[in-house]
Amino acid sequence: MTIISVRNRFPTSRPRATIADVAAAAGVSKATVSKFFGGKEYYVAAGTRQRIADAVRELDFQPNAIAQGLSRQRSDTIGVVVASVANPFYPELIAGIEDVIGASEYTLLLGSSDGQAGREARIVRSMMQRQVDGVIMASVTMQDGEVARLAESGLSVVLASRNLSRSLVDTVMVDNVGGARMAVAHLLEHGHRRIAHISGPQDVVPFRSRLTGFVEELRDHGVAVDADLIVPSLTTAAAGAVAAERLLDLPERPTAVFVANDSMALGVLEACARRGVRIPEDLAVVGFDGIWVGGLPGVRLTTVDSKAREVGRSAAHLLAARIDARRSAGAGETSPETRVLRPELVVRRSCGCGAPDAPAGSGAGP
Amino acid sequence: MTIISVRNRFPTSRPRATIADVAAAAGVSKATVSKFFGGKEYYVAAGTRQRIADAVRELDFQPNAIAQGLSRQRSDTIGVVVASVANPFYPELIAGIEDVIGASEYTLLLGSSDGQAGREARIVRSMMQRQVDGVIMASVTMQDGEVARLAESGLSVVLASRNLSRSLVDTVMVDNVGGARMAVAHLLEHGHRRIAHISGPQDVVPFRSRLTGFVEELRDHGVAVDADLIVPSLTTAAAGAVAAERLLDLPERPTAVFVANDSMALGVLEACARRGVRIPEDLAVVGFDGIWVGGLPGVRLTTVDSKAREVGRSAAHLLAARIDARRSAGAGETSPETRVLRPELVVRRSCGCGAPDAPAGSGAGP
DNA sequence: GTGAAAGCGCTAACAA
DNA sequence: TTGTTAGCGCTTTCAC
Repeated sequence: MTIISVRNRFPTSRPRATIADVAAAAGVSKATVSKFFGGKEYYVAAGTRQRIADAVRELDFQPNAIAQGLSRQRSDTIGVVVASVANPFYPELIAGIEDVIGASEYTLLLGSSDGQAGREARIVRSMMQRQVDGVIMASVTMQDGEVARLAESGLSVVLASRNLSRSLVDTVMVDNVGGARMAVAHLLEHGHRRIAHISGPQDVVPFRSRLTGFVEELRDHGVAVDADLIVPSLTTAAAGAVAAERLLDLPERPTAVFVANDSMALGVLEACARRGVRIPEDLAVVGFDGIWVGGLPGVRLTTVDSKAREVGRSAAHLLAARIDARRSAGAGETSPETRVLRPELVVRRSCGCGAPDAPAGSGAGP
Repeated sequence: MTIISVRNRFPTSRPRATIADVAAAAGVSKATVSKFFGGKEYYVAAGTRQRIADAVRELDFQPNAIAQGLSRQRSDTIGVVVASVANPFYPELIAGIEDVIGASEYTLLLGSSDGQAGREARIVRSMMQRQVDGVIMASVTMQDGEVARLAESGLSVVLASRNLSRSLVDTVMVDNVGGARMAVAHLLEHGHRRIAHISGPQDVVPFRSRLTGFVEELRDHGVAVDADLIVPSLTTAAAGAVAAERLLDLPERPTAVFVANDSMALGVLEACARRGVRIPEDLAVVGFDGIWVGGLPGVRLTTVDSKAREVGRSAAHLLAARIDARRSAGAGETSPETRVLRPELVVRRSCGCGAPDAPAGSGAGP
């Protein structure tokens, strides 16, 4: 690390102007200035308004959101908890949230939990202390009870993409069982009978559901479920690769594998590449999530799209509605709502389909 | 979108406990409770401390960070502005920031600017109003002057990965000219002479630098620079694909291309896949950034690693130091510091090297 | 060791 | 239409 260059100096800056400064400069009271900003400009005379506007510009006044928040008992901030921004699934979810929240006056407070219940709790607590108006949890590793307690404490909580075993708080997600069944059904259609499953952490409900779907679909087709072919894994690509090796080392290899998320599936591809196992000839692979990376030319991962962006949007709407309701209707009784979106099978090459070279996904920004 | 399920009801929750409640419950004054939390536990007697601790637990008291902030004149929050979380480059940068900030008491306020100067300004303003203690801008599309004014206004600002044409504020980045030269030099070594460049938006300094490096390296090797082979592009994969088509449509095609960032490079691969242009036989490709996706089995993009994570870490350290300095030393004079990291050429397959199938990158989380 | 009191910057009745 | 007066919940002298 090289240190280069040294140029001009930061000037000693005067403290930020407050509403009192503006009031003084405009020759009015603080209350009037406050009204000026309150949107209700109707209540302040044109002349006054002009003087205030001048003073504001003159002093470069910016209302202190912290003070506003304290006084108004709201922060116009919503918290978003994800497991890891490094997994492309979450950015897509976040983009969805921003689609709807970006237009409003809310700001996002983001926290990465790394999928650890402990960090999750710490993040949420910190958000509560910061008086967020609500929270969207896209990573729930916590116990049902803890989450429920959160909601009961008066915080508006919406779970996005991950649900609890019982429906205790508002939730938006895809039908994980159904999605898994679609994946397995497709593999069965390709003629596979020895189908493995790399499953995610079983303390996370959606991963349990995907496993359930896997098992059910096989059963429904009269295919015996071989326990050796179900290998649990952490959710990272690296872990997925390890799981894949386990499978490849089996005396009787599977001919196809349904992987519980795309990150792990990428790890599987990696492991196969290392071992010279051809996809899909030697091993057909289907993932789950629909991250854009899967659509890249050399990747072409067949997957179940879990509609991250839509889930994000829907969750944001739901949360906004909850916050509004809570504010107007007082702390009335409400029942938690669960929205279940339909996932979609995205057929590409890794399953054995001779998919055309369709365009890849997004990947914006410099 | 289906609506399912309806279960128990949110209980009418009582308002959060305040420090006054705790004080009352413990039979002490608010001041004492405050001291109890102030870390200076030394000043409160063991017995008192115990009673306060009990009351806190009893009431499930959580200090209101907003009120604290107002009183202490700091928010323990730092703002991070990125262009887009969808570009894997930024998550890596953010991870670096979290590496150092996560351990501290700071919380991140995140804003996505979409690479638009207008949104950028709006985001920063909103952050200032929220009294962030400092800001890391990983997306700077703003004019030099605007950024300088920000810094002058008393806000601690650190630019990460993007610099300004003049060094007006603290900055951490890689040597973009040097990085570009490495890429081009490598292509030249492969024997290419007709090398194209897909350049990013030229109002963004690092992209200008990469173009400069491209031109300089060619010149130094006595290779004429063909203006037709330099095509500007937006930074997305889609835009990169379009730029690639332009190149492929040229009467005399280039045999290699240096792409100013990896996202665009992925677009190039996409376009080539569509047109049946083989990489690297028909067209060698080198990108810039080092996003993990480039390491995937079917991708194997040769690129210049711009050390996103390290840049993030360094920027966070620098910012923290600035904030501390500002607080203790008062608003003394300081000179902006620029840290320039050395980029690194990551040789994979797209440049024509028969690179071994090395492991892919991260991609954590479920 | 502990408490009383005066803010931090803004909003929200209620008067005027 | 504008100003007065209390707070919002916490910290911070400065006495006791």
